[in-house]
Amino acid sequence: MKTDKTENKKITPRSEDFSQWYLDVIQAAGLAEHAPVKGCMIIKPNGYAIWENIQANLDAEFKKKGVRNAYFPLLIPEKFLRKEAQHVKGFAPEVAVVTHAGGKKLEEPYVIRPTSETIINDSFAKWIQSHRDLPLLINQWCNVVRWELRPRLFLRTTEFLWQEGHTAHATEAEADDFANQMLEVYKNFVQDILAIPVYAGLKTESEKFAGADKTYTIEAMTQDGKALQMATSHNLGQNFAKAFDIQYMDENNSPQYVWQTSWGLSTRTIGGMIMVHSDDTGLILPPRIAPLKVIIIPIWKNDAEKDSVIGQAGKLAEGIKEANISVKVDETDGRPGEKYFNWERQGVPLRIELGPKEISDSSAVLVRRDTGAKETVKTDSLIKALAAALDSIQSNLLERARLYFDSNTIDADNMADLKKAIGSGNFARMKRDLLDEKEIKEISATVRCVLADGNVIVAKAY
RNA sequence: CGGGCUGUGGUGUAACGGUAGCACGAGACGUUUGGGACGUUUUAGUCCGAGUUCAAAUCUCGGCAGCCCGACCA
Repeated sequence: MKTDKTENKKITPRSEDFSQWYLDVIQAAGLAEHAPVKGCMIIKPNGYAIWENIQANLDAEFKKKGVRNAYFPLLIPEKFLRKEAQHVKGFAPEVAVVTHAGGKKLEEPYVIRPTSETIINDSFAKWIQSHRDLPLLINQWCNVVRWELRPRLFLRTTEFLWQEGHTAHATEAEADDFANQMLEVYKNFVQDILAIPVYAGLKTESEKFAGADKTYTIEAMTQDGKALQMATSHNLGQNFAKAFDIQYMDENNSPQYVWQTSWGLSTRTIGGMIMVHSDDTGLILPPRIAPLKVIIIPIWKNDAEKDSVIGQAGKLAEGIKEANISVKVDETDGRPGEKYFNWERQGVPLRIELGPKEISDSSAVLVRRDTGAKETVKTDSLIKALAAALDSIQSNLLERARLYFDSNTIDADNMADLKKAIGSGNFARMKRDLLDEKEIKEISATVRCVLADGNVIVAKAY
């Protein structure tokens, strides 16, 4: 299909210009492009398919926790936002407001949701009456709009797709535990499926979500040594419960405010995945998230060969599909080299080369996207070999990322060491009480999170 | 939001204030096909709006958008 063919432009090497490399990879892989609206992107089929896989994986995990999906409106009465003081303060500068509709000025303006705590909690106040209604566990998949000043494709777009979970619990301990459980879901997903190692920790007071008591975060490291927040989970305490009057009758028939959490993961994770795994050839996708895991390239010299090779390739593909591995045969007329090039930059984890040589030999050539390694396998053990190779690619990507992650986290004992680490594109790990916040700001770094052992991670961030 | 740079076919580029040209891509036909094929041919462009000028892709102003730095960014 024509749409499989992506832009032909050369990809700028990472060493030359990391930002340009990132943009080139996205373009070459056909993931997204700029929309005619400032800071907004068009997610193309190749990019959206990744998001669909993210959704499918996470949604299943949410459901295991008893979370149910719902949908709330895009527009939120502006006054809702004002109900929680910290919340409105945090979001006011970046909300878009609808002031006119139906040809006239609105009495009551609406904001386009930057997040949905307010409108969801307005409903929670009605839905929750009794301790029997708790816990209430709701998630929604939606878009949000934040008027960001410096957008970057996937990493920070004006409109982005995400899921936001919102829960209400009877006790503080239960809410905090749930917030931690969801962080664990994110952490496992990001590590096991996206093959990205992360630090999990607590945001500092100044970095936490506006309206939360505590914000838990997972932080990844991109190939240029910057931090990227992959997901957050908030313990909201009773801040919204009090602002929206969400009370229930407990077993003793006495009214109590609920304790709440919210948690989210966005299309930004796609940007993170690109920046962690891809190389100068283009996109690299971990097999578990890759929409297309295997591409078969048939090779022929004449029409007779073409028919036979494509026929054989089709049969192989059938068998692979039956094993539940997504696969496609590139039957287009181009030359093999052109096809290799084209599929490599789209990040397909595994390529099968199939020509007359292999057919006469009942074999196929497997080529890995991550290492470029080639292997000839017999057709009758192909499925097994594919599954093994995909597993191996998945674990190799995680291992490779973890090696980079660990070797670029430097323990610092003082601000001079910390500054040196940050300056050379590393993460710095240091005792919290040794930090000089002012100096950190001067070098444009931020405290990414406080680890369980009390150390903090400092880095430059996207 | 401040500072810098930029905006020409789908992409990348060229054109002194004076005929918008080239390459890649895309389409057609043919020859090809084990790492980015080749020939013939067709196709398509000055971001938007004002201004200066006999004449604007080019100069000026405004807008919109992009990239980089900063501030900001749960």
